[in-house]
Amino acid sequence: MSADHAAEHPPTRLDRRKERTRAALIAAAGEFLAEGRTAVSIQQITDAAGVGFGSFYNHFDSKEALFEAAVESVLDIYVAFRDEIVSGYDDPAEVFAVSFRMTGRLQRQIPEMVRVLLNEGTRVLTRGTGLAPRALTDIEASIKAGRFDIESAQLGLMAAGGALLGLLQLLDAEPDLDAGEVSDLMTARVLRGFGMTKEDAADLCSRPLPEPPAL
Amino acid sequence: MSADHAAEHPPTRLDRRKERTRAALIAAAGEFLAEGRTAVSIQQITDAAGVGFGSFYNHFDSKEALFEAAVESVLDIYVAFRDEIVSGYDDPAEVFAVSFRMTGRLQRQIPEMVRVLLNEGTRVLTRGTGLAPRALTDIEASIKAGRFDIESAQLGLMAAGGALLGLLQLLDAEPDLDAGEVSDLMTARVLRGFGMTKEDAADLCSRPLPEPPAL
DNA sequence: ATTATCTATAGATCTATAGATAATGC
DNA sequence: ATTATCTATAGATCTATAGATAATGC
Repeated sequence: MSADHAAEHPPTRLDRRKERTRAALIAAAGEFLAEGRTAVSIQQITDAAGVGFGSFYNHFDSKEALFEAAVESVLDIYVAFRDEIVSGYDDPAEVFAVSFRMTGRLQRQIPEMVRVLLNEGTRVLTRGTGLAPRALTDIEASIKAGRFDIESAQLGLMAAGGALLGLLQLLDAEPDLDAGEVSDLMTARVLRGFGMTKEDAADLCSRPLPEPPAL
Repeated sequence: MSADHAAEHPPTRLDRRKERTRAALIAAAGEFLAEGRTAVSIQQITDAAGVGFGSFYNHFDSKEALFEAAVESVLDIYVAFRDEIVSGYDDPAEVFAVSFRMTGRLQRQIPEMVRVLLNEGTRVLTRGTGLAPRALTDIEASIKAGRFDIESAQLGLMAAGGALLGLLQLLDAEPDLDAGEVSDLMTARVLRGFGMTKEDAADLCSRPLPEPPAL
């Protein structure tokens, strides 16, 4: 995502101004998306973003294109978060477990962003970008390493991804729950579904976690 | 849902005409909802429903109210489907398994309706109506009966419900998959997550199923 | 001089209602 | 006679663009 256009100029001040406007639009769209309010007008979006109405068309062709960009943006941030936290783990099952446990905790860190994911629903699980391809790789590697005992990695992805979305939905709906505790329980349950013993799963879910990266 | 208003008149012909119009609007809204096209105009909806534009306001105050009614309608139909198929099973774990296995197969029967559920996403899991309360009851009963070994029924609901949505998403995205086979595998995986042995789960998921009720 | 932003607005679209028409009730 | 439907339309809102303004580049 860091690769720029053909000519690799260093970003000029003008570029950065343009990028600021674009980011403001995406952030505003994300807020509406988190509330499920896709029926807002472009005017309302530009007002919320604090940019002139006409600026919208410098960046996007339609409201739908903006919302799509907002979803992509959240997925990009999520992927960066994940890649950061799992660096340094070798066991693919542990990578999987750490991702899962940390994502639940992420809900308490940036609930608005997670709400965008929830709004996108199970569609995130069949997208070619974002969390799905990574999780699939982890699951496939875990099967190969003999850590998971399941028939189909793809089905495993849907099971784990669906359960993850369910966890995020629960944490969003119940602000008083202990996010760490609930996330670890859910992770253990998924790992058991993948063929681990109760003890192995519980052990893997009680190991220390990395610091959450700043966002 | 069969209880009518205060005065329990038998439905007159006028009542039925009104009901037909309402049903046509809800069906049209459902079709748009299945495609995720909530930005359509009321005019487009009434055109699709084959009713006059003004009729809309005889039944709904706003587009949002109609879409909400369309979701409720799908949930009502789903609940009727579920209640029908699980009647006659005693073991709560088997009730759970049969619901799960049949819901996956339902995707091939009425994909449009299932798409409405998918569009509603994980929100269906925290609703007070529809599948969530039933599934929660099944899970609680299964824990009490010693069939499931999990710490929290609520979390179990999110795991199972999320995995179910994931399954439906997969079946929707991959029309060539064998829905029965995949549904049974997913069900077994969830049951293992709930503490059943691989063998018990596989056994419970290979038992004969009831005929799908006509819809 | 160039580029992106902002303001203003024309035209399109959309909503909500009023009044006419058609169906049913009695 | 009553009730729900349909058609037509006024007013509101929304989109897309044109032109003016402000910021940056060279």
